[in-house]
Amino acid sequence: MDMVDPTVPADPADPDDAARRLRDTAEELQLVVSLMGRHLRMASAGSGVTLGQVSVLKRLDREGPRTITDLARAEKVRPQSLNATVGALQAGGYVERAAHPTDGRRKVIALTDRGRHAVAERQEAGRGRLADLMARRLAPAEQRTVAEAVPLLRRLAEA
Amino acid sequence: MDMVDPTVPADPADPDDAARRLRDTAEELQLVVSLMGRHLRMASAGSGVTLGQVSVLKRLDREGPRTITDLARAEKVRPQSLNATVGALQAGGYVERAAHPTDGRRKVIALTDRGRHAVAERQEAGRGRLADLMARRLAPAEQRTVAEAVPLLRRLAEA
DNA sequence: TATTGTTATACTCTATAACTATA
DNA sequence: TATAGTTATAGAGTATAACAATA
Repeated sequence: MDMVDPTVPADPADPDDAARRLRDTAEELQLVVSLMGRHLRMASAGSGVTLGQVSVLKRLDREGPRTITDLARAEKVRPQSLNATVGALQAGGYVERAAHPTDGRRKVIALTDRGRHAVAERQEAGRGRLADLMARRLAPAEQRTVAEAVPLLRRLAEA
Repeated sequence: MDMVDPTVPADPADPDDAARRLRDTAEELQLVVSLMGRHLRMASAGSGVTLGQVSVLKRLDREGPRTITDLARAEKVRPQSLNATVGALQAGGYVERAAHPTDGRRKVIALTDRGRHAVAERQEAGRGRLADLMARRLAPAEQRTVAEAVPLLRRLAEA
């Protein structure tokens, strides 16, 4: 099988080792994301807004009103899927659709006062559970490592 | 609104600041996990096995045969949900159910040769896309940060 | 013609509820 | 009674296909 003896420690300077470690990290990262996603979905179930919806609300808060197509591209879903998300948010009174000033095909999605309030409130509450978990289960240095990694993960997720 | 002036830089020693940063990290981590999950699901669609299924296969490979209830607990899903996952894996020929030696209620789920082969193959291939992305979009030091963070994220996901 | 938004429909994953068999 | 597994059913989220309106 041409296996490397696992008792020989990895040489950090060996480019083959580096590539293998990168693949291992990638594989493990995928599984962790999958596991964590199930966790978070369950934890935030029944809170009124799903994570996908929050992601859209925060984006609108950050970037201002956007069209369905823009939002779908940013959120990495199809416009039809995002249309459903926006439909749910609109039904909850968090966003509204308005006509585009110059292009009659487009609709502009914007936060309502209630939507803005929801974003601010969520920011304030910190969505408790995961923050608590980090405080309890990670040492300060580990918390910093995670804090450094998160923007890198976002870069990967948006690529 | 009692807002802190955002132009004043955060004091790393201020415990309130630390708590706020932790909440911000937690909130952002949730959204990134959600976004990344969509990404990965889409990327691995049609590959035959889903991420949740791979997670079970790898666990069986690592820990040996397990019952449905054990697997469900480890994977943070209900036994009924895991039963469906195992059903799909069994239909694909990756696992088999056998009677428990002493407890007639239990069934023991074990990898087939095909299942073991699939795990090894996946290990080998490194599931390309994300590893490529990390290699292209992250500097070596950033790759190390992510590699350090992944086990911490697993700790959070399994808590 | 191409683009934007929408409706209709289906599939995957996970949940709850209810049942059977065994301990 | 309690536990392990299963079946049936429902809901959330996302996909594809098809269509109308507008550029």
